[in-house]
Amino acid sequence: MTPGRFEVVARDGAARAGVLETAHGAVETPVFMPVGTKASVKAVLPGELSALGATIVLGNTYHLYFRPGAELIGELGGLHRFMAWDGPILTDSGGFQVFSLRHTADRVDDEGVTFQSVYDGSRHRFTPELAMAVQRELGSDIAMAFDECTRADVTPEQLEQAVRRTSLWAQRSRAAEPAPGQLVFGIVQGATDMRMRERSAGEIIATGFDGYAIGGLSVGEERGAMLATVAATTAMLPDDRPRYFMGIGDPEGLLDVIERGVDMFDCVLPTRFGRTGVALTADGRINLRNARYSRDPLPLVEGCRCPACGDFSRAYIRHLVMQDEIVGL
RNA sequence: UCCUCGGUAGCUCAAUGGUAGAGCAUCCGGCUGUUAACCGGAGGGUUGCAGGUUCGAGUCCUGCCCGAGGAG
Repeated sequence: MTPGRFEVVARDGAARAGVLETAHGAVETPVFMPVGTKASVKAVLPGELSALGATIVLGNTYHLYFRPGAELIGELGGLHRFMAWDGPILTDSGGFQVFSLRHTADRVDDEGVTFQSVYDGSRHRFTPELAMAVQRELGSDIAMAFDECTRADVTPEQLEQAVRRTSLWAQRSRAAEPAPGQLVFGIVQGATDMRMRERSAGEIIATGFDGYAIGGLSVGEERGAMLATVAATTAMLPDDRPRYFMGIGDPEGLLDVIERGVDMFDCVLPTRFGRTGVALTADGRINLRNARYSRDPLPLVEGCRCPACGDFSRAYIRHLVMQDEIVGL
């Protein structure tokens, strides 16, 4: 096993199938990565994840830094042992929290971001150096560079600044010493602005990473613009390195980005839908909270033999969801 | 039998005599590198019943019904 080795084994247009080697095993791509922000894919045990076909999961630097703390996880043998997941783990750098928790960020400058912790309000300075040090301590197989993710309605000035900063932070992230065998991925920003994408991709590629992520999409922009941006951006990225679209999880979207040359993707959508009573089927979404399913004896998908469809009726699962029964999650 | 307290949305409860509200439940919607077992919206009332006082009563007065507690 040579961490970082990536082999493309088949192609169809821009789409490709490949194998990425990591310190905790090889991952076949295209691959969907379930999100386990706080060292747990919500309501799913590691063994269940494997049974579902998951081969690599996410953890989050920002959240694990605060709770329970990277040092504590390091003391207990690292993130893999801590969460009892032997396979590959990718940790997000906390860059997304610059966007999703922007109301708690009271200062963003070239040096880093000052957050007020969502856990206790205390102030903390996040820098590329800290994000990489935390990921090193966690011992993930793939660490993400610290970036600045912009919102969909970003102004041209703000976008330019975020792209510039993301490149600056990418260099500092790359300069940090990773954990043994740990890969580091760079992130391309630029929203749906092709010229900004081009500039960002050029600068991130020049810095040199084990893989390249496309960030700043699936944040509320129009679908057509998002797909055009993905197609254009993957074409700018090295053919021999894995490409990761950050934050897409609806079934149609996955096929759309695979078709445009993306190898990896992650999303909270499936686990969140699962917890809030929405089921994904080949015929579309089923909202089990709707009263029309209260007496429905059918499984979610007829003929499906997965644990949910094989044993339970829509009426029963609806009941569990409506009554907040733990197993419903 | 008497005394006290109470009866308001499906439930638990608010409302100086001045447009009857909230939480939960119900119904519907949303969710894309998780502050998310979360968030948003909507529907829902002869204020126990019958009278009275008042410009105006959920609120004050009288009677009755129902419930809880106490006394005997």
